[in-house]
This record gives sequence, structure tokens and C-alpha cells, in this order.
Amino acid sequence: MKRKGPKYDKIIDAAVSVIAMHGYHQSQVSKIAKQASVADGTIYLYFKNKEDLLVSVFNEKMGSFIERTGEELREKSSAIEKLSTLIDMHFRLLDDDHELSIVTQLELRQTNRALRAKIGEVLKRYLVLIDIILQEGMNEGVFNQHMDTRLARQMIFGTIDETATNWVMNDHRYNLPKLAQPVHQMLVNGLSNNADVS
Amino acid sequence: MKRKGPKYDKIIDAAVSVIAMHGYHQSQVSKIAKQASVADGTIYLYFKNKEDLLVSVFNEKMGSFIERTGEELREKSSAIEKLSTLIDMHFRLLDDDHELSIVTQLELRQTNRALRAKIGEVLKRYLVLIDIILQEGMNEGVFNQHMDTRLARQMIFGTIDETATNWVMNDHRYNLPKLAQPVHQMLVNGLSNNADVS
Amino acid sequence: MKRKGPKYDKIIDAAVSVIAMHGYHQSQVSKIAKQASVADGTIYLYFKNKEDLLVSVFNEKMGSFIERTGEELREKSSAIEKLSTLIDMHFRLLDDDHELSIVTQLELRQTNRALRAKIGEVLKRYLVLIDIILQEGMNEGVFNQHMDTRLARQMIFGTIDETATNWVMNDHRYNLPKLAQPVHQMLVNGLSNNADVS
Amino acid sequence: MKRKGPKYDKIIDAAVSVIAMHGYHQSQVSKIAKQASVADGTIYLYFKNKEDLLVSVFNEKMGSFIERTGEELREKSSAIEKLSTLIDMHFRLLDDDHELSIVTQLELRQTNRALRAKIGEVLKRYLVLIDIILQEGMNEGVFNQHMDTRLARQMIFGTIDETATNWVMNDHRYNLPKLAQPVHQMLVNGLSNNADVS
DNA sequence: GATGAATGAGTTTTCATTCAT
DNA sequence: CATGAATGAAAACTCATTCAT
Repeated sequence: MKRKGPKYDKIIDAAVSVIAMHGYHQSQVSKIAKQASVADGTIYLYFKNKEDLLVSVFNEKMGSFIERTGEELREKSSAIEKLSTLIDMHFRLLDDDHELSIVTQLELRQTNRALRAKIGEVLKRYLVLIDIILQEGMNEGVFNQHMDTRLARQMIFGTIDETATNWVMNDHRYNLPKLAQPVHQMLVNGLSNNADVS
Repeated sequence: MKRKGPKYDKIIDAAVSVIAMHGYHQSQVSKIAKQASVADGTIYLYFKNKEDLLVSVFNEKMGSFIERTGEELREKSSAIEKLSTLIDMHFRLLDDDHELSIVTQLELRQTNRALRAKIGEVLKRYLVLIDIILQEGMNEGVFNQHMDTRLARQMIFGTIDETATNWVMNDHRYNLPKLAQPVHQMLVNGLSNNADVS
Repeated sequence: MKRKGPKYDKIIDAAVSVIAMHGYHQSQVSKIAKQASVADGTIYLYFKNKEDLLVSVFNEKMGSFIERTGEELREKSSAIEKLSTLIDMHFRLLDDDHELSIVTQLELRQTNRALRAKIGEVLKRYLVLIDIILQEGMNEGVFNQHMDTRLARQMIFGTIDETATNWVMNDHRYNLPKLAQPVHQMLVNGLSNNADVS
Repeated sequence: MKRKGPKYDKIIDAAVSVIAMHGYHQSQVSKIAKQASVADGTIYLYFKNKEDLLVSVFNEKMGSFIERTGEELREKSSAIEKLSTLIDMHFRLLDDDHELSIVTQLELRQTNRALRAKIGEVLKRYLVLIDIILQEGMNEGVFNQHMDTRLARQMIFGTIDETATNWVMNDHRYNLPKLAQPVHQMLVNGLSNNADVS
């Protein structure tokens, strides 16, 4: 099981392309192999099976993103800034690669529970970043110290994810990164009409 | 295509049961038929095809829920109360039928885009309810009058949905309806440490 | 098993219509029943099963034709005249009812061997008429007395049938009865350049 | 879609065998695959679908026959000889492969119109051979120059086909090739009692 | 007699994976 | 390392026929 090499990357990229173009259910291994200019059997030299390939797609693309995000966050001093950065980077990641956005927001969701469980494993590292921000904000005193952090995390992730998914389902018709700031503001201040804080 | 009768309901309920128990991809028509104690062919007297059955499952269960919710909201006088009611009813619907919650939060998502598009049609009527609440709250002056209502709707739905999905993925281990109040509070006031608590 | 009554005829006619319009493989019992304005089950009061219905269609339509032809032939005095009459009546039968021509020449052939065997039974009575003409012509001395009558019968029937089938496959675009005379001439004199013309 | 290779031929031959033995409607793909000693899926490496396989059966068997016949005819100098050769080769083809004769004369006819249309395409090349003979005979002056060549072609083909079909339906009980000469004689001279010419 | 709701057997085709070369 | 031909399991849907009313 080679996990590196030029063909490994070619297969990953081919998978994103094919899934984005033809949809998850029309993305046969043979189609991905042809797009990657390798033989069907070659895919099995690099991936245990199709599920492993799909998890790897998510892992490769999101894994490095999560790391970069973590690094970026460390450079910000306040929780408010960190949350803003997280949303901004998330939206820009998807805007920078529309194919990837289709794959992660739409296609990779129509998979069986086992695959989504493994994807969930990767996502956990992202959710940890959110938890850290929340904790920090509460320590700083800028976030409500009585809130349920699990709920807060679900609100943050659910809002970002729903916003991104709607953008993809609307064929990327509007500018997603521009929404980072208002989304951030809304998460921090909620719906209510209070004196602005952000 | 008979759309009523005792067998119609029996098949709908059997589909929910089978999908919740065995998962979407292991829910063959013959399995649903057996669970409903009808012949395979009988299903096709009531539904055009398997996709039609699945859409109908969602429609039957969510359609009446959306109506009931709309009626309930009309009895509440403020946007705050209405939002609170919406979240509460949503969580109680899922808590009242754990099988249904598995089906709507997990299994019915791993379907092709065509099916999800039809499910989306039904959901739109739910999102309209949210929009009405938002508009009302802005008119009342309790919601921020400068906010992007589309984003606000995505925050509300995304948060509710993510919260519900996490609850299902944690095997309904904790009490979901109890989360309605804190979720509502968080949506209204955001993460920030405001003095006031709605 | 009622073999008479107004519904019997209505079902037979409905079958011809439906088969001509939708083709053999799209002619379900329920479609024929609807066209005949009876319930599906009613068909089974008049016919043992679908095969029995189809054989009856052929029988009803061809049976009386064969009888009429036999009577007509008896009024002709020479074998030449009789052959001419046979071809003429055959072509006019099909021309008088285009739906029937589609059913007998195209649709009823794509059936299983059992059904075609039963249709063959009906046809035998027609072939007997041909045999009688041949025998008579040989006795009269106008037909070649050394010929194999089975072959002659196959030539006559094969030619008539092939001519009719081609006409149907060409959407009845030309006048079939007009071909009776030249077909007759060709069967009697063959391809060769004889001086005499019957 | 590989169209050559040893398995291609094995599948074609297996199809003829299975159809001849079990009949068209009892010739499932899996039965043909088993007979050919390949997996079911292998058939779809060589044929687009079952219909494509069946058309290919006809094409492979009749296509080369039509070519051989065309070549043979070119070596004959007179239309009379050519017609004689055509009939003779046709009957010998069927007599050489009884299984094939069952398939082409009986089983392949009980197919839907789409399939028969494609088979008709192949047959057209055979009918062209007949047309050439007819034209030549008319030019030579041995065939009636006033005859309708389309009718003549239908008489020739209808007679040959009907003769062959009857032979198959009589379980090949008599010698078909021996009938070539009398059939030829009858086509040329017709039924009438003229001085022999052939 | 007439109805029509219900039955349930039966088949083509796809595609992830293997393994001989 | 790489290939790609071959494998074979698995499932939605149709429709002739029945029988309780």
C-alpha cells in the first residue's frame, strides 16, 4: 500500500474531478482510473479499496487545511479574531476549489454510515479547533460563560456548513467569502437587536 | 396509484422501520414489503417507484409536522416565542419517534441528488416558516434589522439540524427537547457575553 | 367460460386495437380490459388465459374469413380463377382492416412457439383451401402435374404472406389489392419470359 | 466493447445453442454465459446488452453467408444459374447447422420490433443479391421484362423462407437441400403446365 | 355475472475487486 | 510496479392471474 508517489496524488485529484463532474453514484473506480491515466488495478496498489480512496480524498484535502487553520489561529490573539479567521479560511478554501466544494458539501454525504463515520474522524480535529476558540473566548470573558460549549460548537459548525452547502446548491452563484464577516457577526451577537459588538 | 388506504400507511411506517433498523442501502423493497406484510408488487400499487416511496415517507411525516408547526406559531404573539416554539416542536418531533429521527437525520441524506432535491421541496415550506419569524422579529424590532435574513435562516436551520444530527449519532443518549431552550437562547443572543438573557 | 355475448366481442376487438396501437409486448391484459371497458377479471370469464384470448383473436378474425373464402371458391369453376380469388380476398381482408393486418402480419408473430402452434392449427384450414386449388389445377391439366404440391403450397402462401408483410411494414403506403393480379400471374407463370400470359 | 477474441465467438455459439435448445424466451443471459463457460459479466465486455448479442448472432452467422453467396454468384454466368445457386446455398446453410436454422427461422422472430428492425438491416443485403439476379435475368431476356421486381423478390424470398420454416417446424425430418432444385424450377416456371425450361 | 385489489415469481445489468502476465 | 480482462453477487419492477365481495 503505497501512500505516496506522483500517482497517489493523481488518483486523489482524479477522484475529486470525477465526483464533482459526474456525482458520487456515477464515479466508478474505472472512471477515476481513466481520469488519472492509470489502470484500474493500480488504484488498489495505493488504496485498500474504494472507501479508503474516498476517505483519503477527504483526508488529504481537509487534513492539510485543518493544520493550516490551526497554525493561522495560533497567530491571532483573541477568540473573536480566531473565530473570524476560521470562518474566513473555511469559506475561502471552498471558494478556491469549486470542485472540492461540490465533493465535500454534496457528493461525499450520500455515502454509507461507515464512510461518514471515518470522515467524521477527520472532522473531529476541526471541531477541536472550534472548541479551543470557544474555551478561549469564555476565559477572555467575551463569550457567555454559562453556555453549553457542545451546543455552541454545533451552532458554529452547523451555520458554516449550512451556509456553504446552500452556496454550492446555488451553483456558487454568489460570493461565499464575503459572507464570512456577517456570519461571524451573527454567531457572536445572535439574531437580537443589541448594540453591535463585533 | 392509490395514495390512501390502510396499506398506504402500513407501507410508509414499514419503510421508516426498515430504514432505521437496517440503513438506507440495506432497505430493499422486498424487505419493506415483508415488514408491511404486503406483497412486493403491492408497493407499486401505491407508489410509482422506490424513490417515490422514500419521498412520500418524508412528505407524510414532515408535511403534517410543518402544518402543525405553522398553526402553533400563529397562536404565538412574538417572534421570540415563535422561534422558541419552532425549535421545541422540531426537537420533540424527533424525540417522539426515534426511528424517524434516524431516517431523516442520517439515512435519507445518503440518497442521490434527485431524491434530495424532492426532499428539499418539502423542506422549503419549513424554511418559509423561519423566514416569517425572522421578518416578524425585525418588524417588532427585537431582531437586528440589518441582518441578512438568508444567512439568519441558514444559521437557525443549520444549528437545529446539526444539533439533532449529533443527538442521533450519539444514539439519542441525552435529552434533545431539553436543548431547545439553550439553543434558542444562543441563536437569539449569540456567543457573546451579553448582560441580557431573553 | 362464456364464449359468446357482447363482452366477448368487445374484448376481441379491444385486443386487436390495443395490439395494433401499442405492439404485442405492450399489450397487457389490463390495457385490453380498459379498452374494452370491462374489469381485468372479466376477461377470465370469457377466456382461459391470455394465450387463449390471442388465439381467439386470430380464430375469430381468420376463421370466418377462411369460411367465406371457401364458399367464394366453390362458386368459381377453374383453378386459375380460384387462385386469383384467394389472393384477392386475402389482400382485401387485410386492406379492409389495417389494425388487423398489423396484428396478424407483425405482432402475433413475436409470440412463443406454443401460441404460434395453435395459430398454425387455424391456418391449416386455409392451407387446405390452397391444396384443393392445386389438386384441381393439376386435374384440369393447367398446373404442372409433376410438381411437389407441398412446395407449391409453400410458394403460394409464402409469396402472399411476404407480400402482405412488406406492405404492412411499409405502413400500408401502397395499394395491396392491386397487387393481387400481378402476384397471381407471377405464381402461375413464374419468373420466366413465357409467351403466354394467363 | 471488444468485438473480437476467442470468447466473442464462444459466446455467439453458446447463444445459438441455448436458444435452439431452450427457445428464445428461456434463453437468459446467465444460461448463455454458463454454456460459454464465462461469467455473466463477461458477456457485457463483448456486447452492449442482450439485444446487441442477439443482433450480433444473426449478423455473424448471416453476414459471412451473404458475402460468400455474393462471391459465389459472381462466378455464375447466367441469372438462372445464380438463382439456383442462391437457393441451394441458402438451404445448405440451414442444413449444415440445424441449431442455427431453429434460431433464425423460429426463435429470432419472436422478438420485439426494434430487434427485428436491426435484423432486417442485415437481411437487406441479402435481398439486394436477389434484386441483382432479377435485373440480370431481365436483361438476359430469360425473365419476364414486365414483372414487378419488388413482387418477384418477395416471391423468391417468401418461398425460400416459408419452405425453410416448414422444414424446421417438421423437425428437419426431410432433406431440405434436395428441395432447392424443385423450388428453383417452380419459381422460374410457376405453377402452370408449360413445357419445362429450367 | 362482474369487479379490481392483491399477489409474487423471475431477469438483466453494473461494478468493485482480483490476479496472471 | 503496472496492467486490464475477467469475475459474479445483488435488486427493482412487471404483469398474468386469483378470489373475496
